Amino acid sequence: MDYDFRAIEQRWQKWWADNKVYKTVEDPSKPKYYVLDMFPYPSGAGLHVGHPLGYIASDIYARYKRLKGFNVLHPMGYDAFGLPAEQYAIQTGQHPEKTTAANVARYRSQLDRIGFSFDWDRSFRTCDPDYYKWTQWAFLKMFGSWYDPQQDKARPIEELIHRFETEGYDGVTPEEWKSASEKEKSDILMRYRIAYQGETSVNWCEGLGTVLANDEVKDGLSVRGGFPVEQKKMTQWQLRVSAYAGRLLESLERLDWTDSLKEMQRNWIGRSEGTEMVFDTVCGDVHKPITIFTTRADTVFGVTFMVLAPESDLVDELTTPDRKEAVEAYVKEVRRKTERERISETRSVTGVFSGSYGINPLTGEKIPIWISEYVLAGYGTGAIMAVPAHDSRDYAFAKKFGLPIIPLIEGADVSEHSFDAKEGKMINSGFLNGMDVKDAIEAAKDYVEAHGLGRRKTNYRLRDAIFSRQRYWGEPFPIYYKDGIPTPVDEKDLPLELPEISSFKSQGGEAPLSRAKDWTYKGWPLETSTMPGFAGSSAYYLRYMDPHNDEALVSEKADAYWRNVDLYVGGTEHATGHLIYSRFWNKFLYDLGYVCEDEPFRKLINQGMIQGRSSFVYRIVGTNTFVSYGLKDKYETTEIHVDISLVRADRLDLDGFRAWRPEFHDAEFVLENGEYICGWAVEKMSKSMYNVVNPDDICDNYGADTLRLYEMFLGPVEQSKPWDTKGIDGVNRFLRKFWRLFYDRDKFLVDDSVPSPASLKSLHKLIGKEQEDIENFSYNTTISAFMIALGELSDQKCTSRQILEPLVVLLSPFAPHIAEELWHALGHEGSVVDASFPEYVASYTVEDSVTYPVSFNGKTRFTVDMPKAASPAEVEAAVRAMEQTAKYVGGQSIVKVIVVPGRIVNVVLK
RNA sequence: GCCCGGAUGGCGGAAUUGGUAGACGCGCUGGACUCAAAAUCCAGUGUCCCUUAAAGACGUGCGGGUUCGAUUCCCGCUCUGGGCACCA
Repeated sequence: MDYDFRAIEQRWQKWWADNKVYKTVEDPSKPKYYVLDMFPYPSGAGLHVGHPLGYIASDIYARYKRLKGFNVLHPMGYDAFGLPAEQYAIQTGQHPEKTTAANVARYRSQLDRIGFSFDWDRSFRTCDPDYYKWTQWAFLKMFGSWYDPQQDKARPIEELIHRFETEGYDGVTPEEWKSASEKEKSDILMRYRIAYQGETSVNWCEGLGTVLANDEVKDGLSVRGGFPVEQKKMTQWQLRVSAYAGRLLESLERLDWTDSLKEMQRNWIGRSEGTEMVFDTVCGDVHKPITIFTTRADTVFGVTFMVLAPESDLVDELTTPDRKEAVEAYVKEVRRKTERERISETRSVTGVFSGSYGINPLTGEKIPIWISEYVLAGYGTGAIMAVPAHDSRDYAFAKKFGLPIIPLIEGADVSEHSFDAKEGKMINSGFLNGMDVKDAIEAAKDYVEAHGLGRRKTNYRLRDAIFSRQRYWGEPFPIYYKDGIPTPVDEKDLPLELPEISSFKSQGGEAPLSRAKDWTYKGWPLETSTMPGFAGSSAYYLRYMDPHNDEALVSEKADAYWRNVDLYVGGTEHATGHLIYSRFWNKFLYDLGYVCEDEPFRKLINQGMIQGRSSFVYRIVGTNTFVSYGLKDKYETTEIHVDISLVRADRLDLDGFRAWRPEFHDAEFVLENGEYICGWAVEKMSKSMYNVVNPDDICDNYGADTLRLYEMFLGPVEQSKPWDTKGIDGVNRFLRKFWRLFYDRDKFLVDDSVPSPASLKSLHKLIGKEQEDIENFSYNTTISAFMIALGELSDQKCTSRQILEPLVVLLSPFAPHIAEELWHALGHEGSVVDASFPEYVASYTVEDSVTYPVSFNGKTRFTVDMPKAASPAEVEAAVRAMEQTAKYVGGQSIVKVIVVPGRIVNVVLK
């Protein structure tokens, strides 16, 4: 019997499913371990070979932990709401639910073939009403909460209302509160709610009738449809993520994530410590104090102008009548530009003088106030003091508009560039003169606070998340408008299910839900926008803990057992999206006591991308003749992607190519050595580049175990690498050899013989290595160790059950199908997943060596380790070499030296 | 522009973190088995010098440095992947 992977894989996949081998239940007698993959968006294209990389890595870890005695939670589901399904629906009229279901089914069958140990009983899709009920529930909780800065956590909004009623809060007195109308009260509370409605600047696309994300806009036009997009202030639902900025930053320290990912989040959160300073201003005869934010309070003496953001409310107040026309034209022009245009025109300097002046609080000097788009309304106070000598942006602006530049640091040459570095001695700066910049910053902050000119302030770049989308295929908001006041739907009425609509097309710029029949609640109109993609993925890991619970997102008991995700595996592209929102969402639920851990993902591994290897043919311009790679430089050619299924070892299948597409039907070829050689390049794996490799094909030709092994053998999980089928034979060969350790044709070779010391050594070397490597996610080296052990055991003709049985267990995380087959062949009834990881005995692996004493300065202080087989001459040479080294090192601290003849190999110092 | 990371044979990648560089696999070369092919097995495979071997020299992107000893640590570059991009 040969290694028949097709039969083996089919048999055990069915057996696992029938017996629910991977079903997980809470078991307080065992330690828990939660291994999670970032769940996929089920696109119409299906899985390619790159998708399972992370799933295989996490599956190996989950299986390993199980062998180690942990109760492992390892679920999988689908992130199923989103734009592609809806766009497809608009084009075809097919309901997104239908295409999503089809895509999910396809994904499921592809995943099943790879032999993952997912507990499918816990699976769900984010578009299932049973699930999005809890997304809506969380939103209601956020709507019903505010962020209490004193306790530094979210609290029920009732506590805030109580404060308004009794002692007053944040400038609102009890009297004002009591006399306020319902609408006014609602407006006041909106300023505090965690989920709130507020005006913000968005990419608005009139043609599509929706707000768009930055990546959906290109050159001022919508990517889909090509409609113009403008910056518009709109009232949108938002999540007060910014309230959590400090905590999101701090607890990053405690997470076992890669430094680069933490760094990305740190940059995204963007903490900066500075000072808010008040400048008096004069607009005509009117005085008005305005507040600016700066991190360089030490440079106040060099302020030569001030700048307001065009969107700032201060612009109207500080524009003098004679400048009104120019300012309005400028603001209008800026508003017309998209975010993208502003970014792409990053080097052009624009601005307009407001007509007003500010008063430098330290020098009393009068300085002009300008308006420019380089100041952002959303950060700080939307107004800055400009110090052109020491800020490159202010410098560029000053140069363009001829404003004065005063250097403040000794020796700084500001004739060509600003001097931005925070180093040097202060000059031209009054009481700061002579100080080092770093000291001057602190001194200036102290001075400003002491004289009541401002206060220290920490700002964050992290913005609140815009939470509304004018789309259909997302979670409906559980909000209705009672007399125009946003009011939460009763919790008992959740889920608020997505209504049927007749057409998914946008009409007249209205949100699709506005056309739904009876989209009302208690007779009042319901919110018509839906939630964005990240809503459903923000708490899904909690739901897996208790997926069928009707009473709660997760029961207290299940949450207390599973706590949080121990190992999370996914792509780095979610660094500043999902991974921020999820942490925010979790912290919010933690504040209200719904979950027991304040961080959702303890350890995070970012798997690399598997890129495609594209192949090219070269068509001679103006002909239908194709020239082989080596000869293409002799002609003028066009490079054309060719489907990689038509290419083997860079050689083109000519007949296949002619049959591939009609226009190549009568193609002619210029060959080299009788063959057509294709060119190649490493690119992203995608349909349009004809370089997609489907895991199903690999499973058909080599089997799932080979696929799993190969993807891991390719290199470190974190690293991106091109898919190259060339090496796959190597791991396939390994599995076939592994099989032959157990079977010689039909004869089962395993017996109860006593294992040789050499076999024990081979086995335990492998156990030690595998243990260590898996903990470090170094799977490729584990597989190497396996190949070495296999070679040794075959040479030893090992047939002992005492060796081969543990060997099967060791292989099972990597190649579960063949392991399960052999496990049963060894006479076991249950699954190999219930086996135990073999105990590592280090003494079996010690090398046979002899230790020779060596004297130095008359004392025996050192030893030399030599292989038993070493000849006296070799030992002699080693001892002499060691004495030499001892002299170099001074003899004092050497403990041991390992030497090969004439050469020092290992000096152990103490 | 700013912030991270990487660079090792023909290829993917190892190297106990300062101690025999190139494990393991692929590919290639030669051999065995075979009528033949596939499969399998055995041997060789960093570069240079050399008929060969021994021996030697060189060798981890480039240039310096520290050390008895550097792929590993320090300084200065080059190339490359990724992230951020007017955040005052």
